[in-house]
Amino acid sequence: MPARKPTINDVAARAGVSKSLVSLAIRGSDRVSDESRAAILRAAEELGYRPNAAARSLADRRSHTIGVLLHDLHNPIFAQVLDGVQEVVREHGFRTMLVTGDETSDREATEIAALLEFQVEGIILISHDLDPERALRVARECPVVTVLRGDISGAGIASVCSADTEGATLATKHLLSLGHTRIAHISGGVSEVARAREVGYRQTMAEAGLAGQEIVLPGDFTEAGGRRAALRVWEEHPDVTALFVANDLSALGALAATQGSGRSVPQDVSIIGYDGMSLAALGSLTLTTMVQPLEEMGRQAAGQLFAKIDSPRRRAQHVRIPSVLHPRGTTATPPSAERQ
Amino acid sequence: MPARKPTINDVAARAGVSKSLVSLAIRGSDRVSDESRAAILRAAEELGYRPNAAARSLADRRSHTIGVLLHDLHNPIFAQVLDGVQEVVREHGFRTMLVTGDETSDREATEIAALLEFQVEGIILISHDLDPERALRVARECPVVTVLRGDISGAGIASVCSADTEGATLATKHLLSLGHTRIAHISGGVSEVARAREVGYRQTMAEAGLAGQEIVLPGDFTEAGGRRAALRVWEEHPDVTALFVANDLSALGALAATQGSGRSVPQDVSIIGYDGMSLAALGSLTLTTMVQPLEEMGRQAAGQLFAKIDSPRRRAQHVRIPSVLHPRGTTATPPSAERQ
DNA sequence: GAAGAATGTTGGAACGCTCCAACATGGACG
DNA sequence: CGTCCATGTTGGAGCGTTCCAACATTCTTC
Repeated sequence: MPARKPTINDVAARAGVSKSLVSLAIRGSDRVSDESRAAILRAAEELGYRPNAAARSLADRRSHTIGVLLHDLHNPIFAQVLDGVQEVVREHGFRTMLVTGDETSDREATEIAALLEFQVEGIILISHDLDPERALRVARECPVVTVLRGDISGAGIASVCSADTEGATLATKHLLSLGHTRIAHISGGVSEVARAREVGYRQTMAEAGLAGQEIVLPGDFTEAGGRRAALRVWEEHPDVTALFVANDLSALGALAATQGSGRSVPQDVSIIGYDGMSLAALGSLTLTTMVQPLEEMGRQAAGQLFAKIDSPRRRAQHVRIPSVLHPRGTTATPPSAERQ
Repeated sequence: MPARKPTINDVAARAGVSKSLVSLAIRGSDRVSDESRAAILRAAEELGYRPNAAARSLADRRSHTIGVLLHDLHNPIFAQVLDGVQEVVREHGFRTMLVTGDETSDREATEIAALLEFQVEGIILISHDLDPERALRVARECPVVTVLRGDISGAGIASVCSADTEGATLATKHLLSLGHTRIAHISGGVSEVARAREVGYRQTMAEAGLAGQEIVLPGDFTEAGGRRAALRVWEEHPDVTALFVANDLSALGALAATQGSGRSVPQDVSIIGYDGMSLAALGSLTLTTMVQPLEEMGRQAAGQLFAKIDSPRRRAQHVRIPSVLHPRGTTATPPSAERQ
């Protein structure tokens, strides 16, 4: 006897009923007599029967699966969003199929293709920067929601993100209200989110009468990028007293570089980040940051997606969630040397 | 016309060939004339055809998919292992299906069941503590390799992990060689890995003539756990000068708590962790730790898995990879107050 | 006690693909 | 000029499920 996996037919034979009844019993239908059900479940148990998801989704024409593309597993904030997503997906009796994108947008395309071939019923794209054209092409094949990607609803795709410009405004105002005026910004590159945060910084500086005194250094949302950019700040603008960094991961890098340059935080330099990453409270210094409700954003995204799945004609919505300032250990009034 | 997804038959009709030929062409067979191939690919393109993975794996009886269970997405070390796994899996032309376990071992069981129903051809379990019985049950249904789980090969399951006891020995010796004698260990709980590391600590202390002076506080591999345990150390054993913490995440928590208690690191207290987590270099203080080659471990695990898939009769192997001491900013000689 | 409803149960037809045996077609070869 | 081989191509069977119409059987109801 070959070690073939038992099928529904094997179970049916052993339980002495038809395969149809087995199918019903396995799925918990109440149209099955207690007697049959018991016999079927016992037979299934004894044979070690396990439904074949491929056959099921083929016959059913439903995969009951949501695809999730996670841009980068290394930034813990994506994991937090995922938690929220999974919670809602499970509530709906669906499962998630997780793939990770990467530096190379080529691989990202491959991974998305894999999701589509699996007939996922919807896709959630969790990524800071995502080619809108690609997103659009995907959206033609199945419902899509983007998270942390900024507003993409113009293209007919639902999206969930934080109110980045407003958040950046609050962050900058926090520094201003502490008395800082020489405030540099380490940006997150050219993604829409990064730009929105930069805009908030620039606008607020201008409104505070500091037009022309903005200092923006290019970063890339990575820890190493934050480190490099901070080094450049201290080289080129040693009189800066505060740093608004585009995200927490970079802010941690900037923090390290700043302390490495002999400055103490927050006595000499204040640093504020953005994201609300759970590890930002590491060390004795906990990072002051703009906290986004990441799990909630994940939940919202999944909610949007199911709404779209249930009524495909639905208009794409863009959900913006405010971020909240969490003043912690890395911001303080500027050193007394600081002059108005 | 319904928006039904095009199938291989639609492509065949449009290209004026049989579905069999389309199947061959799509899979890149060389038994198809250039002419037919061109017509088929054009038709597929025009229709937006996408192969149905469910149908394919049903007909093929192969899913070309490896399942990966990641215990906890929040500890970045798992992401590092995953990188290595994915690299090898892709090389083999397979794809990975990623699911995340959780606190609740119930959900973990559900997720594993989902993988099996998808007919994955092998499973990699990345988790510190994993019910061996469960692993065993899974292993009866498909090839399994565990990573970071300690040696489980006795049960006929391949496993890859670091030489934990030896690593812990090196870590403890590092502290001893700096001159510390009052060294406490914050453990990782009851998992095999945690125990192996604890054993290394205890043995080394004993060998150093410090039998009876071991101090072990229970932790749980989380940051919060490290924090709590460190607080207890300072309360109950204020004269301790060095902490060997069972993993980096906990070590970061312990570091925070230690600094919070008014002690400075490494002047008053040395701290060494274990794992080699990429974020351990945060802040100006970079954590001294035992670095495991996490990506390499992922690669090895995937390699083992494919070996097992290719020849199922293969004996389960246990691969142990040595960890390497990376002395960084959190360890130093004990304060001069320290007496022999 | 016959008609109708409720309750269980069944076989066959899909689902979209791959595999296989079989079939054309057209040279090459003796 | 028939045979053999290489090259393309094809329809049908089968993968393990779900769905559906149809069928038994038992229970109501007048």
